[in-house]
Amino acid sequence: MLEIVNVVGSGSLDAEFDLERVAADIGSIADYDPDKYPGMYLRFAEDAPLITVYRTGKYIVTGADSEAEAQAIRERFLDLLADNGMITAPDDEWFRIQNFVCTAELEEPLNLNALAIGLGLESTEYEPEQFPGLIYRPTGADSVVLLFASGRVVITGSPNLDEAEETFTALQEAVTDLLTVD
DNA sequence: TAACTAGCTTCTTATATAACAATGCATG
DNA sequence: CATGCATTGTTATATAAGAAGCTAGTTA
Repeated sequence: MLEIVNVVGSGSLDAEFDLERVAADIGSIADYDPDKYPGMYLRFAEDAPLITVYRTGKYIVTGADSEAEAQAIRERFLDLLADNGMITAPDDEWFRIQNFVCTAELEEPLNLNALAIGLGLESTEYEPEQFPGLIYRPTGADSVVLLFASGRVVITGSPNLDEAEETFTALQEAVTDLLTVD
């Protein structure tokens, strides 16, 4: 079973922003420091997802734990802009989820050295002195998997939930096969 | 020398290691 | 009161994606 821990989405508004002015108008929920980074950060509450807004009208939502939450934050953001007269047509834009980050549990300890060979050295990277997880890039998938000795797994880079689920299912089967072989 | 490309910055999130800093508590 | 050990806390390491803007390097 997958648990979504982070959702990243991006959209584009048909408008140019003077971020200095926008940040001043919006107030304390906005954080803009162009010397540090060209984007303006916007967070509705302390633990709420982060919206990064750019001069060009493009924006990113990060830190949501479901697609619905990302969409809800996006709508709240558009309402805020509309209420302040910063945009006129809140609907003529696209918004798409770009990355789902999920965690899952294989429910048994993993021998990462054996798994690096079993899954294929050409599609895995395992350097425990650099990072304790094994990095697995299944061929033909956008998703990248991080496997840990505890049996916990992180699946990231998935453009949709179906792919994340398929990646995990395929991984479960591959791991099961490898365990029954030896 | 200009134009282009590639790589880095910022942020989010789980995962797990080591290395370090800072503090708590006990013993001499 | 000082020293030693333990615990807690922070940072680094790595992964993906979006974005703008800067720098460094290559090429014509």
